[in-house]
Amino acid sequence: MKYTCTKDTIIIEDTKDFDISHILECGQVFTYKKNAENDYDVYSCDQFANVKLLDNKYVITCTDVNYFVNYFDLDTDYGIIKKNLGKSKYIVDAINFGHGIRILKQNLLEVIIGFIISANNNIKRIMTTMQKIREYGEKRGGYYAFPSLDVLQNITIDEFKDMGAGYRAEYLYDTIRRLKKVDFEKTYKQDTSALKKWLLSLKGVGPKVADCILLFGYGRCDCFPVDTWIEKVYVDLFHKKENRIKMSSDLIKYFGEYAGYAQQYLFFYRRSFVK
DNA sequence: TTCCAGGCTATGT
DNA sequence: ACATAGCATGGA
Repeated sequence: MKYTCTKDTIIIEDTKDFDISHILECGQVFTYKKNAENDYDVYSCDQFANVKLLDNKYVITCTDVNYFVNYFDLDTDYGIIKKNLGKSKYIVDAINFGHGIRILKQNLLEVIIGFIISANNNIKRIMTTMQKIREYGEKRGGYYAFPSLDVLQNITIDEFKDMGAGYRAEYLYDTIRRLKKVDFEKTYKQDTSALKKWLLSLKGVGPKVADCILLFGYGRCDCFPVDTWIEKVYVDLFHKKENRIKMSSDLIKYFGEYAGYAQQYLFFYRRSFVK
């Protein structure tokens, strides 16, 4: 994808494969704020970006240009991915609907915390809880950096509950202590199945949340999280119901190496049907 | 009031 | 290995 950078801005002129509302509202990320149509603030780790559409160009004003070139995955060609996936009317419709989706290179810790909170929850409250957790982090001018594990470790179960985490509060409390014991750098080197096994051993992480962490936190694009919306997609495609593990493996077989991208287009598309 | 939200844990078979 | 109750919380 073509883009140009200055010291603190990235300009994207070709917006065929970049639409900020698609990117942020397709369910992969809970750490942003909508200011207006096509005007969003994005928080990741200790970084901040404002993304705004001006004269049909996206202007990303940010704390670190290199960080956000990587974060928005600007060097990946989504034309190739879309072409590879577009083998039936259903997915082609989904891709056309969410043509501007990109899978973000998110901060792993935020993904783990965010998706533990996401279980049997709604996106609005997940985002509110994540923002409240962020406020335990270091203040950087107008925003907060996401708190480190050492800071997260000082948050009590009751405090997590007060932030709206509900019964997931103790999962967070427990998992934060487990995460203190691992070297994140080493986990990146593990293959997907070993990584999944470890993720499933964390409190509050089941098959679906593990797949989300693999896809959004580790960039393992051959994973296919199955939630309530993807269940509906599966029924649309295969005219039957199975358990979520089976649905996930069927969908990976169906879509192949770029299954994770398909998952995002399909989730965003299917969720738009009802309101 | 009941159902649902990007499900998971614990328990029972 | 598979099925299901119970779980916090707020909005529809």
